[in-house]
Amino acid sequence: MGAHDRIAELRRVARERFGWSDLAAEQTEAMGSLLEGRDVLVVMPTGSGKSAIYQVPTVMLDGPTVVVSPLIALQRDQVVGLRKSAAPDAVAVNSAQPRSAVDKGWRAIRDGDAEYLFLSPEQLAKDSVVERLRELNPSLFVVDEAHCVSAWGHDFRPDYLNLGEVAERLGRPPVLALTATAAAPVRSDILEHLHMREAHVVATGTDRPTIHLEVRTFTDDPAKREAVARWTARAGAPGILYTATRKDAETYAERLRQDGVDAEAYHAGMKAADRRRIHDGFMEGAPAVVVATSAFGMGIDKADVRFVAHASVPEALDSYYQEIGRAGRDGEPARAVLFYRPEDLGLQKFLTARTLDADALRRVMAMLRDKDAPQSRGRTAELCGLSRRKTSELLNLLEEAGAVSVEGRRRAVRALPGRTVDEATEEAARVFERRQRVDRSRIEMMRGYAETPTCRRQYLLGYFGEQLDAPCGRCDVCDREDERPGTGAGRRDAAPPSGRGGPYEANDRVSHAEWGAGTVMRREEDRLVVLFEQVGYKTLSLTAVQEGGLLTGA
DNA sequence: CGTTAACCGGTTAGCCGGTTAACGGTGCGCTAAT
Repeated sequence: MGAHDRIAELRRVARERFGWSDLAAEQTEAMGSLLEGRDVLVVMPTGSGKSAIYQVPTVMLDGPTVVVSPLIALQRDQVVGLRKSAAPDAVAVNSAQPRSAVDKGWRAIRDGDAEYLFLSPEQLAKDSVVERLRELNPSLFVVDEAHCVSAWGHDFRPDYLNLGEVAERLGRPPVLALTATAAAPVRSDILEHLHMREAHVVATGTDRPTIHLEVRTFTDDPAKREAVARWTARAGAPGILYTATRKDAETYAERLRQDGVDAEAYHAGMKAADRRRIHDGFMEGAPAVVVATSAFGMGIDKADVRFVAHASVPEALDSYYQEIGRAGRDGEPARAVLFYRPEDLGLQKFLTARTLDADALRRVMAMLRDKDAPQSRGRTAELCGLSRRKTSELLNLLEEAGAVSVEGRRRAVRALPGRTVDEATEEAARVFERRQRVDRSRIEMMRGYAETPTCRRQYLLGYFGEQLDAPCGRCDVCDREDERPGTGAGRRDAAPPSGRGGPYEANDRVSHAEWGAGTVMRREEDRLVVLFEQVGYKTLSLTAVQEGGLLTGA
């Protein structure tokens, strides 16, 4: 079948089975690559039809599609959505369902009564699940919300990092990774850990032009709290107020209720039933305002959210953009306001700080060196007296350090020859430290956004590797420029500071004597933001770079 | 990293200033008690 016929066929299936009268060029491009057997990474805003990219080709391929989804609630919604349509049925396999429902789901997939199987990464960490799946010859391996690989895989949910191995054990069907936003380090994490090969990257612009960006800066904590409460009470609902702690979510919600706002708190410490009630209620319009920690987010596809405010900075622009991206999906104007106090970054430093248990790392490595035969992950945990999760985390580090390999159909772990236990643990510790440095630099980029004297949208998009050639005119910095007679328009018409023609441009590869190799992310009039592989994001003075010869082309 | 509540010593107040310890986010899957 030629490319033209294939697209016609995709359109026909989309229309007849899903009721979609049209497909965007990016969608058919990604679908076409999958049908050719290629891996595809899709970066497209929520609401632009990412799910369609695997749903339609599945109908044209033999064998079920495996979809890795991070939350059980999300799996449930997706299954319900597919059951309502004329498309093939879907099932989910997870711990929230009774055993009988799980068995029924497996049967439906085996008999071809269902074509989509939704699972968490933790399910795929079980040999029995992978074996069962392998016998069904899946035709696609999809990782939804793929930024979770990078955001959660390294510590919180280590099974995310083993999905690449899982895909191989399943006979290596084409891998599709889907996410709404992914900065450069997140993309490379996804490509690396999902073992994607020569992946076709389909990315539409991440900009959401109708969201107005604003930062309000405070030095005094009580003053900031008062301002947050007052602003939120007067802002046009529906809206979301994000807080850094559960306690803050509760206290702000209580304060807003006293001020007559229909507000509810939401965080992971609440009962599941309450969380669901508030989640569903917000979708329907009551409560009008949810005051939440980062637990509130994925799966909220509500069109008319008018504001997303942050009572405190999150740990990176990645999360910030995910969170404000929940505003204004109907295309109508919406606001993103960050209430910023530099001291609040301290909490984020604490929350992202990890300590490496060097002793446990050494024990794992020494044990593997002692064994002739590869060991399963479970057995490794047992022999070293560690939890399965911690063992996974340490093995992931050792694997990235090239000290262990994973092999065989059971994917057992084996120490690679040629290195002493000391050398291996030191290398793994270096991998760990590099990640810590990059995480800290991401916090600094968050600070940079809050403190930038230039257009916020240019800064934000630059972080995601996109150039906006002129100031946006829809952020607080641009608003202030406009208020100064004679400067506003002139500034915007001026030559773009990040434009072509200078010595350094976005995506240029450079090298620094101390920090090593990196990529230019963004150029301002007098500053350069470079993402270094070993130390993360650094902002350099362009003058110093040029006069001091700090960078060389790489 | 920064905030807060609890504590302590000094003198002998129903207190003040200083030190210290505790706390802070995201979900899966499983088990045990009801």
